[in-house]
Amino acid sequence: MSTRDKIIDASIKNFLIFGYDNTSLSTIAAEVGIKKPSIYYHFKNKEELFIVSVNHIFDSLENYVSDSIKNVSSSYEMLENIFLSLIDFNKNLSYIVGNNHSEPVNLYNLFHFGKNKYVYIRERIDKYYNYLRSTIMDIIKMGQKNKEIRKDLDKELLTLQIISWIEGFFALSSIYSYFDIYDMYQSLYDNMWKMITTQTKPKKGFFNRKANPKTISLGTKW
Amino acid sequence: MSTRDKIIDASIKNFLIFGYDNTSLSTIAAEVGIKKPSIYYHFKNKEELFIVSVNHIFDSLENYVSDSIKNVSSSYEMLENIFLSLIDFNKNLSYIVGNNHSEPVNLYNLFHFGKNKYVYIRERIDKYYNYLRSTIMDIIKMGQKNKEIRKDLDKELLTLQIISWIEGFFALSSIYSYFDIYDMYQSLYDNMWKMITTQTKPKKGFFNRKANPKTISLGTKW
DNA sequence: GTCTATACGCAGATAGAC
DNA sequence: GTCTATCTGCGTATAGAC
Repeated sequence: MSTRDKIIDASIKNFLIFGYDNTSLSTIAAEVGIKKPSIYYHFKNKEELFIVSVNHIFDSLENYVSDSIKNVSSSYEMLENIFLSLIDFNKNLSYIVGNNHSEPVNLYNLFHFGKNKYVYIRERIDKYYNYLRSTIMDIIKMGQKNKEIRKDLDKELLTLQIISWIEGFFALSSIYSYFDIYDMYQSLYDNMWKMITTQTKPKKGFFNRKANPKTISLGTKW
Repeated sequence: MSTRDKIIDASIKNFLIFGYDNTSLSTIAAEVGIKKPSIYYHFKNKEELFIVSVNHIFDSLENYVSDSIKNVSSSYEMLENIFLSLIDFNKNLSYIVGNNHSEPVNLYNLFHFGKNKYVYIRERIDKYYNYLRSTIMDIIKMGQKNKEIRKDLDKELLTLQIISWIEGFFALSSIYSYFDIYDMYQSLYDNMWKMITTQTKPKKGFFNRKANPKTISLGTKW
């Protein structure tokens, strides 16, 4: 692993734990095992380091989602797998930052900060949600065609709603002590499916879960 | 308006715009029209100022919600009014921070930061969500009794889901450029109601909206 | 209650040796 | 590529006069 990559890894970890402002280059350098000025050989400044870090997170996030729906075909399973892939991703981040999966990591805050500070990150965020939106919309279209999903719900709106819901689960889970998405995701998904499906009982598919979150790296570029 | 109150107002504004770390006491003092050391006469330190500010926001938030359901009776209207009261609240904050309602303010980030830093704020957040949860649960119970709301959805779970959804709408709206909760709230609510109701067409109630967000103060304690 | 003056620390960043 | 030494700026906070 190159020094550059080590710096990026340590940066991601620190940005996630402390946020941009409370992350200091001295700490990152110490974790990598170098001195602060050496960082400046690899990166122009803190801002560049931040942008590179956030970009890596997004690349990895998109990989998680697209991998999750490769080997399933029903809309029920695809939506569930997307949901699960996001949970896995967050669990992995929790593991990386060392909070033992106890609660989702503060991804949203980092994105929001980045969005307001750098146009490039705003665009990267939009690209990610555009991807998620078109992916989920295709699943819904398919589900409506197969009569798995209710046709009286507008597909554009339903897509945005599903994305919002999932974001909301993570958000609430990270601020409200009595709500734990890791405990409840199965009932949350079942309940959601009940609302959007035409079937009285969904046909429960059997599919492979990713085995052990701890062993999964953050993405191809890592 | 006392100097102390002016300081609190300016603090809330700055914390919302810049976050805790990037808010400087010099700026707050300048906006109030005093010098930095004078702040220390009214507050022990920056932390105390932060806690007081966040607490004011929560008191105000709870007032908005509880006021919104005072004069309506159906579960359809009550849920809609809660949703609308949160939108109004966020619009008012947007107005205060001066972004012209263009997007929701960064409330969630501030809460998350505060929660991790101070036990007191964690408890205050939990108290708020406990209040919201019990309020919405009562509405759902009533709706299920009146046959307005589906009985095959678990009321505990549905309550947490509705809260998550609303949080998610605000979250997504503040990071994804193509999603605007202020534009879409009516369709979002209609679609949500379609999913949780037993009726094919909801009886649309007529109720008073708060007239002009710009004229509403942030709460009784302000 | 509010001020001027100031202490102190730590951040990001650069110069230049090796 | 990495280091030591150092610059510069801004933050919170305090002392003490008025």
